Amino acid sequence: MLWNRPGGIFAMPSRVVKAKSTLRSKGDHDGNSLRKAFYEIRELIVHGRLSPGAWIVEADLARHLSMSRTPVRSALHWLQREGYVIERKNARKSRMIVAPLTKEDAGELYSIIGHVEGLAGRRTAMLPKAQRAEITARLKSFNTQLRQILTAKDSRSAGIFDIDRNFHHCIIERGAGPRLLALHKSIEPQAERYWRLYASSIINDLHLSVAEHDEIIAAITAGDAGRVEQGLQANWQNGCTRLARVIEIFGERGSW
Amino acid sequence: MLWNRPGGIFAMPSRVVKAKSTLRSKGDHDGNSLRKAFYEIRELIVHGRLSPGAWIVEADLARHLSMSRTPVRSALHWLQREGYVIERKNARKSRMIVAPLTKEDAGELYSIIGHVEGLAGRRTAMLPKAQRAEITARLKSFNTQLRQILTAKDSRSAGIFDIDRNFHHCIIERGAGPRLLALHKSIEPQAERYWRLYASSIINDLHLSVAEHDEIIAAITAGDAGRVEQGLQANWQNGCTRLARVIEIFGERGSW
DNA sequence: GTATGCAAGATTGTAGACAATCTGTATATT
DNA sequence: AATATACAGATTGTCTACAATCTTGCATAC
Repeated sequence: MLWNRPGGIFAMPSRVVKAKSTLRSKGDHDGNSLRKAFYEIRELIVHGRLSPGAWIVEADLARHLSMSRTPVRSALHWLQREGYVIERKNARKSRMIVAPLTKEDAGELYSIIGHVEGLAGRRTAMLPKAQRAEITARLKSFNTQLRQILTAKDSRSAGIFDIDRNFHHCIIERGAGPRLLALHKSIEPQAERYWRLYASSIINDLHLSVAEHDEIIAAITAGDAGRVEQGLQANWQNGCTRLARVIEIFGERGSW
Repeated sequence: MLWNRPGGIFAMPSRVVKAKSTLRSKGDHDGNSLRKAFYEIRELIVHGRLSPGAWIVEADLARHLSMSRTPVRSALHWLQREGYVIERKNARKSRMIVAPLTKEDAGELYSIIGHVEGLAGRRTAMLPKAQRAEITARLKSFNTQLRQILTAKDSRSAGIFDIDRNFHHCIIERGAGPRLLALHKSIEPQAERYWRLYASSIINDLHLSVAEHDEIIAAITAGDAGRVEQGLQANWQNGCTRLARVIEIFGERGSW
């Protein structure tokens, strides 16, 4: 199907939106493979399907995602830049491996995200009262859900991650500008990775986190920026402490 | 599906380093074009050679850097991810433009970097006294240099940026872990971009910044973490205010 | 048995080709 | 002349090829 080559004698109904039936000769060009690759690989990492420390081979991933190496490669560079993947340099070439999970890294990561959220939360606390009320209503709902799981001893913990994430997102989204939001979006999944892979830490101490959430909600209601910031930082700080204990027991992963 | 290769590390049988004389048939493969592209393009942006709002064409940059589009493209994705470049989406395709400079963005950016440095500075303040002394010695030297430029009315302001950057780096490098350091390295040049492109704001109010630096040095000497954090945040916050005035006068760039 | 060196396979980094899409302009139609 | 249409150039997104390099396994020598 020659579109515009010098001898374009092919009278094509010009602007007609091509039906999806168009035969694509190469790949599945939805014009967005890179993004797809990025999110899919990130999910593989966050969910532990790609183990910490595992050695990444571009071609394998490309096959898995049914696309060529090019977008996969770019996606890996993003992931590297954001810390999901690290580079084992060897002179010229680089080997990519899934970033290991270490106690030290967790400490730094949690500290950073605590401050990022704190900064956003500070601004959330300064919103007009009406908006804050709307937010706290949602937050309370999330926290209630967590409590239910808690009392039900519902071992189907899959939902916990999502609920907690929603709780935090709900606060961040309002207070953060585009930059801070982007930053949060790039960091948060890495904290989530620790969560998921050391799930037991969260499950057992969930009630503590829920209580901390209550404090945060109260602070937002009061419109006390400093207290909100403190609350969020504390929530992460404590989460880190709890996590550290579990890492101590089960060992770090992917670092040898 | 085998995701994990048993990653074993074996002592490398000391292999002979190949002579560099190898003939390279294609391009200049130093195995690292991507990095080169990233840093060069970033510098073009930070220094204003690529104007805010300017429309980026991959092929042009590739020609300029004498390499193919592939590494340039990846580099642009990094830059996009970090906010130097933004994407004007149009259905499938995306146009990349150099991120514009706006007062709002500057506000958020400076706020973020202030907090990032504050977090790192907090840890720097908690280092043993001997190390802190070494650091403050250097810091004082930088600040002295700034004062000299100030009194000399030396219009050769080129050095100012570097000296100030060194001042801050000197603090951050010690306190920050690898993650925070990487974050800082990715954000700081963007603040520097505002600096350079609205240079007049800095030059005129340099004495204020220098005074703030003194306070930071004193705080580090005292080992007062909170005060260091405050000082750094204030330095950026005030810088932002000064910058905002200049932007108000000269207008935003690249946003229409 | 251990160390050294070579060869084959695996993997990465870059280039270049091609397809798909967008945009502007010249042309036709009224 | 104003508007719609078609074409050509420009640009992006993806793929494939190929060279450089690294790893691994094996054969050989000590």
